[in-house]
Amino acid sequence: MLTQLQLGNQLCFPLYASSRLITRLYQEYLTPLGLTYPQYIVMMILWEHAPCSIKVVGDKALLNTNTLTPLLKRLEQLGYIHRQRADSDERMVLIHLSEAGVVLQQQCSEIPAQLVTKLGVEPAALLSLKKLLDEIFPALCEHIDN
Amino acid sequence: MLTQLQLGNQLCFPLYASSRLITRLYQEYLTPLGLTYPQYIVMMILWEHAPCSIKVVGDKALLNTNTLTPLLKRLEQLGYIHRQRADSDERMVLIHLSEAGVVLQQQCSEIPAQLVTKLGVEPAALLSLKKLLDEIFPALCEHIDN
DNA sequence: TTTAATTGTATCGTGCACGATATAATTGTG
DNA sequence: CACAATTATATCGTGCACGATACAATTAAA
Repeated sequence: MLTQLQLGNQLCFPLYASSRLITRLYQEYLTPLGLTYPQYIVMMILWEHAPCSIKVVGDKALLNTNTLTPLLKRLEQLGYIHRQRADSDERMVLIHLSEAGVVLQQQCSEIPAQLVTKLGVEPAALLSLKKLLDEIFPALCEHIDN
Repeated sequence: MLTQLQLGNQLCFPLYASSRLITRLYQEYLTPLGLTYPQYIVMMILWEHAPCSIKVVGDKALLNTNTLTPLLKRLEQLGYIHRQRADSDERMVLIHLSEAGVVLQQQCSEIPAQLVTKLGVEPAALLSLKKLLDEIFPALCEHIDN
């Protein structure tokens, strides 16, 4: 038996599985708003930076246009954003928040806290987890060449 | 501005993004073997537990049959496994490793170590990350009702 | 100032994830 | 023994992810 290939000895698996499980937990709060988890991530970026180009959204979310273009079209259909070619540079599509998109931020404001409560893990553990991930994150980002 | 909805203050985003970036890093080593990352996860389970039912694989990988059935069919087409209805209980499909599947384990044996090197993060940091995730994992699992 | 390189977005194809549903085999109960 | 409940797997539909490719708008260079 190759111990280095046992699932229990891998970092990668708990990371992959935790990410999926957290996404599922979020879904419970997001589905009533018509949102998926990646859409929620994108909305968080837009609440902070809209109006901004798809490129900027992609840089923040680490997602390419082959994911973002259809995702943003769905957000537009939901009425949370609208898309508009920039006058200054017609290559760019600027994403604007609609009024519903602004209201949505209020509707989402309690989700993170509710999730922590529901999860029932000490906030301290979650904070150390975030600190560790933030520490490792830059190294991970160095290996992407978008 | 709702600070609780700023991406930088979220735990969920670095978790989601790290998981995807790690997957991408693995892909570099897996593509030459014809594997995707989820297929690699499943192969790790099979190296440890084959022959076993799809149910068992699903329990270990936290994946349902709607993901596993097609994934396992692809692994079979690749020649790494074969599927066989159990005689004792014809509801079950037993997954067996093929010879190529056994050889594959040797071919994958150095990947985890290579990845850590390539990543260039102190192994200690990765170890604490794994410890923390393992700590939080049970709480996450309580919220799934497969 | 043509032309080449770059940039921002879109499209295509494949493979997950996952909710919902279906179905056949087995088990449990009256 | 019937027959309802459970179990294991499969299928369908939608929405990510992401490699590969295409293309039009802009910029740089000869």
